Order: sequence, then structure tokens, then C-alpha cells
Amino acid sequence: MKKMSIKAVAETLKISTATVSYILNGKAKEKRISEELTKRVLAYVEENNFKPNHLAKSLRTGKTNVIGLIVEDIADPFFASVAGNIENIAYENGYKIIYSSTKNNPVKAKELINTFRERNVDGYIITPTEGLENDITQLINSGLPVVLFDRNCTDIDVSYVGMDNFDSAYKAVKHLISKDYKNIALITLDSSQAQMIDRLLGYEKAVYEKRIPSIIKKFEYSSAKVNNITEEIEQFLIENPSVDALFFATNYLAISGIELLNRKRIKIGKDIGIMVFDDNDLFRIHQPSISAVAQPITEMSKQLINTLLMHMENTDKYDAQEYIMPASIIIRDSSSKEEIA
Amino acid sequence: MKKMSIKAVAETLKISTATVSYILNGKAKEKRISEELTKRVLAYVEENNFKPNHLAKSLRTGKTNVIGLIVEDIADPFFASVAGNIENIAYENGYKIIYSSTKNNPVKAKELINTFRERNVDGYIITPTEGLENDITQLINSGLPVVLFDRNCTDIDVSYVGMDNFDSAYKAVKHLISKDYKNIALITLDSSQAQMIDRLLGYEKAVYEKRIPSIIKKFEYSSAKVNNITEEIEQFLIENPSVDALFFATNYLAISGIELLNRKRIKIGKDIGIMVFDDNDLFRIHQPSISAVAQPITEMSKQLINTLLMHMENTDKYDAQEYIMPASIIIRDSSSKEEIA
DNA sequence: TAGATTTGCTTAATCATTTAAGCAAATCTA
DNA sequence: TAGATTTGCTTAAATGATTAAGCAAATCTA
Repeated sequence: MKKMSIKAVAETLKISTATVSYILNGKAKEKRISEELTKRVLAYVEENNFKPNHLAKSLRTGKTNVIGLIVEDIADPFFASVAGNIENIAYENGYKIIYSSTKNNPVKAKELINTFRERNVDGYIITPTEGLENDITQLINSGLPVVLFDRNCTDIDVSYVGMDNFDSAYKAVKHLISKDYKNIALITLDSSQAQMIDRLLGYEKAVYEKRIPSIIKKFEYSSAKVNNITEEIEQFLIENPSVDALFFATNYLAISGIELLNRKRIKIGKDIGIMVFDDNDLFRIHQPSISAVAQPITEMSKQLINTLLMHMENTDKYDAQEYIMPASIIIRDSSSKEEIA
Repeated sequence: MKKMSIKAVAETLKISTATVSYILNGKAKEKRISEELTKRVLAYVEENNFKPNHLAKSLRTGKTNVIGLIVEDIADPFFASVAGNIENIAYENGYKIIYSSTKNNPVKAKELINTFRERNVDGYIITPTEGLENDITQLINSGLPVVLFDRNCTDIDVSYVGMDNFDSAYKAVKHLISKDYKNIALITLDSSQAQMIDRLLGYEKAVYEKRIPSIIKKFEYSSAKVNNITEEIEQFLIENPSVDALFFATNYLAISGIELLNRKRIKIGKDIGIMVFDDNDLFRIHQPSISAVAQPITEMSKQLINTLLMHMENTDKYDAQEYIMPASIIIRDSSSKEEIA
């Protein structure tokens, strides 16, 4: 099977490449190609299963039909889930997705944006690291469609899909308070990212309102130190013996924390209340089950890809849109003081 | 900032595009371009941050520097983890990755292979569905680099990276037997995929050897029915009251199973032994913790991408290679009859 | 029936590269 | 010093599409 091209097709049918191109792009009528010829060409193309070369097309039109997905870590279940969810809609619309992980490293994030630009991706979905404002602004100024998610860059006018971190943190803590926990500690990251700050503020609003103490443990935001999370939480609990509930601001802090509590035979729910940001199979199955703030992943993903598609259709003006979706607080055993059978 | 091209660079420097191209591709010496001019061009390019258009390059050379990753489901933690692991090495070698999920649907899998072909990806990493042999053979016959993983197509000569399903199933069941479980049921899928058959054979070898009964529950392989896994397992346990241990051939069957056991207050480890294929945070953290056969994800991913890179460097002959990596059996509480505190 | 309009295409430039082939000028060789 | 070789580039074709502009032939109009 020799390689086919529009030129080859045109030659065999003894017509010009322009004609073939117009027909294949559905412009036959517009270009007044006779119906008879149109049919003949389409039949031939169908029969020989000819597909125009995508690279040549992209080179000429400047469109690659590729979306660049830049997340913190594709291996993280949350981001993987988003990747899976956006894939369907993207493919349905003729787009493929190329992914990459920043590992929360601003230098890497900048590089990724650049390589994606070099690759001429048509649109960007980004979970920004800190200090990425300029690069994102540049994309937008160059007329490129961008949607941020999970974490926002509040100081630039860019589309964003995320959830209401402030309100859901507030509600989650209020729930713990309603279950009679009185010394609720927030275990979080020392990060200036908007979503982390919102979670902290939501926590503080709830504890201030009820005049209970604000107890906060901040972890340094560096993946290198992941290993001693357990030790640090242990130390923290020793230093703060009054703490009777833990509100984890991220999934992986919670996993380490739960591991520690189990090891120390501290009874989750009874001895200590637990609430976690981001749900996970683990929390549902765990005995006792773990209460969590669940992000509406499916809805967020849909909104994400649809917003991007919208931007890609209207590249003339960038009309930034924000979608802050509500989370749901899933109440399970870990935030109830009753004895668990 | 107007758009730059090799042509534009050549014009400003008053030289030909060929010269610029040779220099940018490191062929200056080979093409006898003077060192002085080479330096001048490189300096100019550096200063103006010029990057040659990737599309034009790809069109001309036929190389896109893109790898196509076709997995069952990118949202699955196992595949997401592989995606994350191969990303590093791929990017280090100048390759980007475009992913897609077959959802185990052969029709979709075929379509994906075709769209990836149309996109001129340079290499394929595939977890094949059933009935994909022809399509994969075609890729190889067209001189395209392919590596399969997780599940093999035994009847074609193609590179494969996976783990020793037979041996690890055998060892896992032997472990259960050693812990004095005597009626070990295999909970698996009704699939003709090699890895599923191997797991079953490993199970059977172990039970036949010890002359204990072979009890097998096969689920229909269709994602549509996922919802009633729990009910079916419940039914199965009622029909087979003698069963004292469950060996789950896949992760998600296990999750449903564990959920059921917890709900029915059946004490894992004590009342019933559990062993699972594919480890997961969940199993480590669960109380009691769940024994699992852990795939060597990092090593497999490395082997996977390196094998593909090897094929991409030697496109003249396809020299199929198989890597069957050993799994490790992680023994936890769920396969011990001792009372758990 | 002559001029205008429409029909149904084609011509050729363009997108931004790569690379085989070519060609003066400079240098070497004998 | 004439011929051969080397140096240091350039020319131009090719990759495979899209699309504005053009152009005969057919049809319409008055």
C-alpha cells in the first residue's frame, strides 16, 4: 500500500488537488463542485480509506487539534480522574490530549508551557504553580485559549473552574463542631496558593464563630519531605494533647495521618475526629470510614473542557469565566463520637 | 513580536535557509559551515529565542516526537501511575505523550490506534483489548514501534512488559494456604486475556497441589455491570458457605468485596482471609490492612518506555523483546487468622 | 445575439521546514 | 601553474495540505 495524498487522489481521478480538498472539507457546495464529482471523490476516498495528512493540515491551518493538559501530577487519583473525564468530550470534539506534570515546580511548569507552545497546542488546561501569572498572561495575550483549574491565579483575568474551598472548609469544620469536637486542628500546607488559603480561612471562620481555638499545623510544601509527614504529625499531637479532631487540607496528608493514628491505636471517630479534603475510595472503605469533602469531579471536568472548547471556538476575544462549584461534605464514621461496632 | 521562521532568520543574517537549518540541527561541521558563521547564527537564534516550527519539521521528517499511550482507563490508579512514571523519561528524551482510554472496548481501541496513526505518533504503548492482534500486527508491519504492557497478545511477535501473573498468583495462594485457609475462592473476570488466564492457572496450580477445592467466581467483563458486583459476591458467599478466603484477581473487584465484608461485619483476616491483585494505598491503610500482590510499577514503566525508545531508535528491524517482571506479595493483616487488636 | 452572469472547476502561492545536489572561490598537489 | 580537491556556502525540490484568485465553458438576459 503506497502512501496516499490529496495529490495522488487528484491525479488518479484526473482532477485538481483543490477540488479534492474542498470536497473533503465539506466545502463542495460553497465552491460549486458538482454533486456528481463530489460523490465520485468521496466514494474513492472512502473505498481507499484515505485520510489527509494531519501534519500538513496543521502546518497550513495552524490548528493541531491537540489540547495541552498541565497538572500537578498525573499519577494523583484526583488529576487522573479529571484526565479520564475530559478525555471523552475532547475526543468527541476531535481533540487529543497531551499531558504533563509540573510536580508543583514553577520552573518545570514554565518549561511545559513553552514546549506546548512550540507544539502548537490549540488550548491549555492548567493547574498553575506559584509564580506562573506572567506565562499565563502571555498565553492569553497571544490569543491562546486557557482554562485554569483546581487552583486559581486571582490576580489575572483568566477562566477558572474549581470548587468553593472556603465554604466547604467552613461547612466541614462546622460539622465537626456540631459533633462536639472542641479542639479541631487544621493540618495543611504552608502554601500561598489560593485554594489552600481559602481552606484555611474557611476553617478559621468556623472556629472563630464558635470561639474554639484555632490550631494549625503547616507542612512545608516540598515533595522531598513527604517521608516525615507521619513523624511530624506524631510530634504535633504530642505537643497538642488537647486536640480531639483533625481536619486535613489535602488527601496525602490525611493518608499519612490516618496511617499514624492506626499505628498508634488511636480510635478514629471516638478518640479523634477526622475530616479530609478530597474523597477517595480509601476513605469510603476504611474501617471506620472517613468523612470527606468531595470535589464534584465529573461536573468540574465537564465544565473545564466545555469552557476550553468555548474559548477555542471564539479565539477573537478572550472572555474569562469563573465556575466555582460546590463540594459535598460526605459524613462518615470518622466524624462521629459514637462507638463503631 | 512578529512570527519568526528559519527563512526570516536567514534573511536578516543574509544567508540561506539551508545554512540556518544545518546549524540548528547540529550539522554545521558535517556540512562545512564555518565556525564563525555557526556562532553568529546560534547567537542570533539564542538572543531572539527562536524555535523552529515543529509542525513543518514533522511534516518534512515524518517524526512527531509524540508517543501514543493507549490504556484501559487513564483514571485507574495503576494506569495513571504508569502514565506518571513514563512521562519523565519520555520528556527527557524529547517526547510528549498523548493518552487515551479504551475502556476495554475493542472497537474504541481500534479507532484509537487509527487516530494515533493519522496523527503520526512515533511509537505506541498499548494495553490491548481482546481482538486487537491484527491492528497491532499492522502497526509492526508498517515499521512502527509498539510495546504492549499489562496484558500480552501471545500469538504475535511483539514487545511486551508485564509481570509474572502465573507465578505471583501461585505464590499468593500458597501464602493463604500456609495460613491455614482451606477453601480459597478466586474472584475473577470471565476474560480470555492472557493475564487473567495466568492468574487463574496460578491459583489452580496452588490449590491442586494441596488438594484443596478450586472455587471460582467469574464476573462478566463489562463495565456496565460494575454496580452489582457487591450483590453477586454476597450471593456467591451464601451459596458457598465453606469459603474461608477470597483471592481477588483485580483491584476493583476487591474494593467492592471488601466493602461488602465490612458491611456484613464479616471480620477480615479472622472470619475470612483476603488477598488482592494490585496494591493500592487503600489496602495499606485499611483496618485490618489487606494483603496484596504488588506490581513493580516503577520498574515496569521504566522498562516500558526504554523498550519503546529502543524500538524508535532502530526502526529498520523490529526486534521483539519480552520482560516479565516479578511481583512482590505484600503480606498484611487480611491473610492472617490472628485476632487484630 | 452580444454581453453579463453563473457554473465548475484549476492554478499557484503558501505554511516552515529538510536535504540532495550544485557551484564558485580558495587551497592543495605535483 | 594547471588540474584536483576542499571549503563554504546556496539553490531548489520536496513534505502534503489549504485557499485566494483566475479562467474557460455554459447559461442567462435583454
